[in-house]
Amino acid sequence: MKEKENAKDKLIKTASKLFQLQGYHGTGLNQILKESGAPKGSLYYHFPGGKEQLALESVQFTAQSIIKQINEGLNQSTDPIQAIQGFINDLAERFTKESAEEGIPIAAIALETSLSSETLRKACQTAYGSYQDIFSQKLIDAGFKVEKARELGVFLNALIEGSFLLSFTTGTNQPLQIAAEQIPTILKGS
Amino acid sequence: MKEKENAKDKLIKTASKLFQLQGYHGTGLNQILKESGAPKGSLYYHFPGGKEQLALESVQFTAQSIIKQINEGLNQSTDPIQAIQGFINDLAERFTKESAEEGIPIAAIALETSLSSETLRKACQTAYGSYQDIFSQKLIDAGFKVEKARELGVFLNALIEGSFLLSFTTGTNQPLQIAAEQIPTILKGS
DNA sequence: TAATATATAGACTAGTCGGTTTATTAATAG
DNA sequence: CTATTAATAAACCGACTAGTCTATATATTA
Repeated sequence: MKEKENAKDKLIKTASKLFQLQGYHGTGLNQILKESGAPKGSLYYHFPGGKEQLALESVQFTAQSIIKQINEGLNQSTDPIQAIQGFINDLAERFTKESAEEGIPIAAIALETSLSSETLRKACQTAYGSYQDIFSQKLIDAGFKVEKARELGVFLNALIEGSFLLSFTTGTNQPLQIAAEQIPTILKGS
Repeated sequence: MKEKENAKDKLIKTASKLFQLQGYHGTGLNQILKESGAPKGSLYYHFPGGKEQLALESVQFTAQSIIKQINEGLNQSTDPIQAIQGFINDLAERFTKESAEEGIPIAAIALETSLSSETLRKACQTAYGSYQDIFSQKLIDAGFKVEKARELGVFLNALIEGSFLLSFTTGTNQPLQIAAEQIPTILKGS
């Protein structure tokens, strides 16, 4: 039952990885083509919209993967404090400068293209919204007020993205660890 | 007393703005040249290291400006909670999608170049460290334990960067507002 | 087998990239 | 007034960019 990877999927996977590591403009189509093994003709057959369409589908692909990871992480505990803290600690553990085969999921694309491509901006916005909803729902289920839970969803999303950015820039997972540490304070105080 | 702007300063200012808005790879030298009015010969006279050197000095220039802003913001109140909350609220107020003549100070460069240019990575790391130190010092002055203050400095830096990223992506200042709102909870609980 | 989508293959183009080079102008010193 | 340095000006370069094009396989279906 060998998973016969088709060219389209390979392109999306390769592009997702490279966009995360090098950003949108820092990643050329030639590099994506070379690493995925697909020829240029295939790219424009599957993605007639060119680089932007490829980036759009890459963002959506990445978002789905992250959504799954958050869901799995938060299901580790019914207590939202423990669940969220554990999730961020998992991120911290998985993070090491050396094994940095992944960048920050979609932040680079969001930063680079928000002003130049409304399509990509919206895709990133949607992705972030999805992350926030998962956190919010976990808090609502635990008895938090809906409005408060929504705010905390945004807050947690921001905190994680920022901690990731700092970890990425400094090459240590300390910022993520510190973020995890503060979770009980934040959620208990609310 | 007209400030006669020399070509070097104009280049740094223009480059800083464009790198923030479009990222490192998304900003070409030609655009920087055109918007600053300087010719190409001048660029390589003042920055023999080329684009990377220009980006390095732009990051340092931007960092100095941000450091000043944080210092001024935090001096608005002796109470660290009020001071920091006020600072973030100021950021939120200043932020509007329309008047988005500025991007996120150095985040785009940090994300795009951390893996490809150790020079730029370190410059961003240094900048972030400076921000954190200001927050930490404010907390230490107010009686926080040194170790705790340091952690909170990193935490606040991460929170602000992440909130900025979300505000930038969504086009509203709501994420920054939410961050400001949570400051008392975070600092009182520590 | 013939006809028809589906997908691959890669040469090719026009334009832009960062960077180099040479020439010229402006400012300053002797 | 001349010699020297500081700075500007822009033509030019090879490499690379995203994207187009035509040709060729490879399935699928009749």
